[in-house]
Amino acid sequence: MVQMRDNAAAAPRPSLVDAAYAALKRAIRDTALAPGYQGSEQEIALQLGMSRTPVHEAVIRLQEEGLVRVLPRRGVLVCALSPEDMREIYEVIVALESAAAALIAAQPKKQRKPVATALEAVNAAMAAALAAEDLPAWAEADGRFHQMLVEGAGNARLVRIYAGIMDQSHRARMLTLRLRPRPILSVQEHAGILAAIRAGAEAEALARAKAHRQRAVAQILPLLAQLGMRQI
Amino acid sequence: MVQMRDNAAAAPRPSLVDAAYAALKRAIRDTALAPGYQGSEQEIALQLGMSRTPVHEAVIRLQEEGLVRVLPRRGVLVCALSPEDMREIYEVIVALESAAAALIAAQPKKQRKPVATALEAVNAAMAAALAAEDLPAWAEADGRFHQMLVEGAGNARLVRIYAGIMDQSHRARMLTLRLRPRPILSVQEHAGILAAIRAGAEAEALARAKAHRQRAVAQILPLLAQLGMRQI
DNA sequence: GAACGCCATCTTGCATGGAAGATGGCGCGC
DNA sequence: GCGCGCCATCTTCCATGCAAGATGGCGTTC
Repeated sequence: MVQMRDNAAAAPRPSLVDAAYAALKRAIRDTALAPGYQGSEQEIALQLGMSRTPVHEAVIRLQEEGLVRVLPRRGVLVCALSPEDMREIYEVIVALESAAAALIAAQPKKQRKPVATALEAVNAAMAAALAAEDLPAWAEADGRFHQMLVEGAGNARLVRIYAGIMDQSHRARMLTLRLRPRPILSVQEHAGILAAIRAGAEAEALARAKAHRQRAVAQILPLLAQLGMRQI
Repeated sequence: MVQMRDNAAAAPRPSLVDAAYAALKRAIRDTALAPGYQGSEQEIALQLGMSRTPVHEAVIRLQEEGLVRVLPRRGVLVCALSPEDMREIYEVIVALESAAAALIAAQPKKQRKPVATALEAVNAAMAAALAAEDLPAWAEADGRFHQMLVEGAGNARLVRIYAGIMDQSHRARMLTLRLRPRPILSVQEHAGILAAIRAGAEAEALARAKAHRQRAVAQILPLLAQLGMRQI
């Protein structure tokens, strides 16, 4: 018996549940379903061309992730985020990213070196985008940097949790993207994190990653409050 | 309109899905459904006295939390944990707890003081249990200490994520409880964390909480490996 | 005119039936 | 005796039907 080693969802046979899940998640992220939107599963099912069952199950998964709430016998509600929610979310992001940076720095040199190299390439792309005043490209590269940082820790659960919390905050990040002052410091701070990682300085990598995110958060939270929007 | 302020699940009308979810979770935690167990939803439904639908939806939630996997057209599998999984889980626990300790220490004194006081009471209970050689009571108090530490950060999402990861590792913790050397250092280390919290020393609280858990992990992981069990 | 209460309608919760697919045993061929 | 292939069985996936409950409008009453 060759055992085939699980082969990680070898046959991702298209399941309607997965399709509904992906479609709904995308719609929520892109605010095609705006926060505060409330609709019935029947309605969604009709729009997706399937029956209520797969929609219902997809909604359960989304509820588990905190993106929607299902109000018994009243419909599905797309969760809005209050400034308080954003504080919570960013605290978790800070915790996860700084932990990831520390984990990478604690790895043996042979493991952490390629990670640092890859991250430096992304950071260079950020600098280039900044020089070209290409804000979307900068944001994409910045997101990729942080994503790769977490992935570099080699902890699938950490990555999964991080993905969940980033999903929740996606809308707010998109909203504040164009409002923030030009993110000049990011590239330098990223470089600082990378230097600590290269040096294997675990505590310093943690502190730098933490400070980096906290500074960004300190810029964004007032912006959100200033926007006068209590719900995102 | 009085608005009623959501009243947090005012009518927790008993749902069969919730019942199935709770029963399954409990069964998995207590290893009534041993890791590696594989059964059909029909079978579980019969045992719980309900139809397949609520079981199916409960299983989806459990899968989302990583406790089970549903193999398409083959049944529900209770996830076993490899030593590698345990490493991942403990890395996440370390990250969350140390972040929580830092968050508490960063709170204004009026907020963090009662938290520290409550934690000290629990720590005293641990010391008493240790003196009485009451290992179960010690474990209960220790678990409560860490739980309260995370709750003290005042971040519902952090608490939720923590609960999820603790659920995953519950079985392994129970398994190693009686195998560890007498946990003499715990009380001292807890006191150190609390001192840092009282002093508002954010970085120190983080470092101490991290070191505390890492030391415990360093004891447990070899034990699990030593037990010769590759799957828990 | 205002407020109460009833009822039609719409919602999810749950059960059940049919369909597609994977598994494992059994029989056949060599 | 050994190995291959077929088929019965079992499993989840999805659609649909029914029931309980919540909502909001409308009519009635004061």
